[in-house]
Amino acid sequence: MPRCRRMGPPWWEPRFREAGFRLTMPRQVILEVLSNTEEHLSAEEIYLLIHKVYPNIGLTTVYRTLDLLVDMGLVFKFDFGDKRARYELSQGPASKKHHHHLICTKCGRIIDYTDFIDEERELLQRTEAGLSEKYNFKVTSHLIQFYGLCDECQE
Amino acid sequence: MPRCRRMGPPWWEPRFREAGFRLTMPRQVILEVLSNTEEHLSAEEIYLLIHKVYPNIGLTTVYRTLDLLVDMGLVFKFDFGDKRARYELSQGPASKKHHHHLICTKCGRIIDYTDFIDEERELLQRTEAGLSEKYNFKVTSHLIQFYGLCDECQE
DNA sequence: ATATTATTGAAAGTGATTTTCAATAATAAG
DNA sequence: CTTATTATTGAAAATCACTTTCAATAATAT
Ligand SMILES: [Mn+2]
Ligand SMILES: [Mn+2]
Ligand SMILES: [Zn+2]
Ligand SMILES: [Zn+2]
Repeated sequence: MPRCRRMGPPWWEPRFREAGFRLTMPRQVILEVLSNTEEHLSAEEIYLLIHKVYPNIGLTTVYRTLDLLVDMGLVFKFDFGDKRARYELSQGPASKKHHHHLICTKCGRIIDYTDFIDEERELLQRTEAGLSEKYNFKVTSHLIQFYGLCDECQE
Repeated sequence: MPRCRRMGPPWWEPRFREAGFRLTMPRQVILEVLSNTEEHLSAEEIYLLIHKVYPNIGLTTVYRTLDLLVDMGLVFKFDFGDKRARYELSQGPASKKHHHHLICTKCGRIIDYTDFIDEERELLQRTEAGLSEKYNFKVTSHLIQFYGLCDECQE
């Protein structure tokens, strides 16, 4: 599965060097999997995907690596209400812009949307400024999710 | 702890009658606890609070009751990133308005804020309408949280 | 009073995630 | 090129919030 369609070194390589972490095979493989999917994979799903090609990489390492990647800011970790955490590259060569999620509460489908992000960003900016002033709370990130029924689940 | 400061029957009583559920002692006690706290309690915290006065109410019942209350719409269930779910009355006699949360990623403090809710509501309305049109996704609820550092945690 | 149904709690089970720890790989030092 | 130092790994065991099971009890209907 981990198909490589670039030629140069991947964008995360310098991040590892700067941080002083070793860019090992399991780490590369996991990043490749995340680069080449549109889905929001769970740790176990990632493990199963890479296990077919690299049967020696353990589930523990997948969990540990994902934690590391989240800490480094390369990956976002989400809770979409099924019991497992789900992961997504925080940036990418293509199409991976800042976006939020629609979550179908019936079938679990996740839809990325980037619409209204601009107006949203403006409101968020004002809100964050106001919160900073009123509560002296320094916002570093936000989470916005919409729950409801997807196209197919409204009978 | 479950102090009662009203005289008439609590607002959730008709909700139980309408739904055909029995308003038993454990359920009343749990609702009282939630009415009289400003915090966002976990199931176990609720259990420990009521256990001092009602040692016969089990943790299982607390979990089950909270599930029921969430299903009935009387209680909101949140994930603030510590591993346990946290609960909050969805409405109340006083001060419990629609609000969102600031989460300090260092100390875990949760701050309710209602500021900017109006402008926010307007944006959400437009966003939901747009999402409905573009993805035919019917929004039923949303989640907005800000993460960052609280007053005391910015050294 | 008796049958029916809802609620409860102790104990056992679940399942995603973590921890432990000894083995191995990568880098630094000599 | 050794050898010491440090980082990374994976199997197995542990954790821990939450769920399930099931027999007992309480509430309501007949
Ligand atoms: Mn996404
Ligand atoms: Mn709140
Ligand atoms: Zn759906
Ligand atoms: Zn803080």
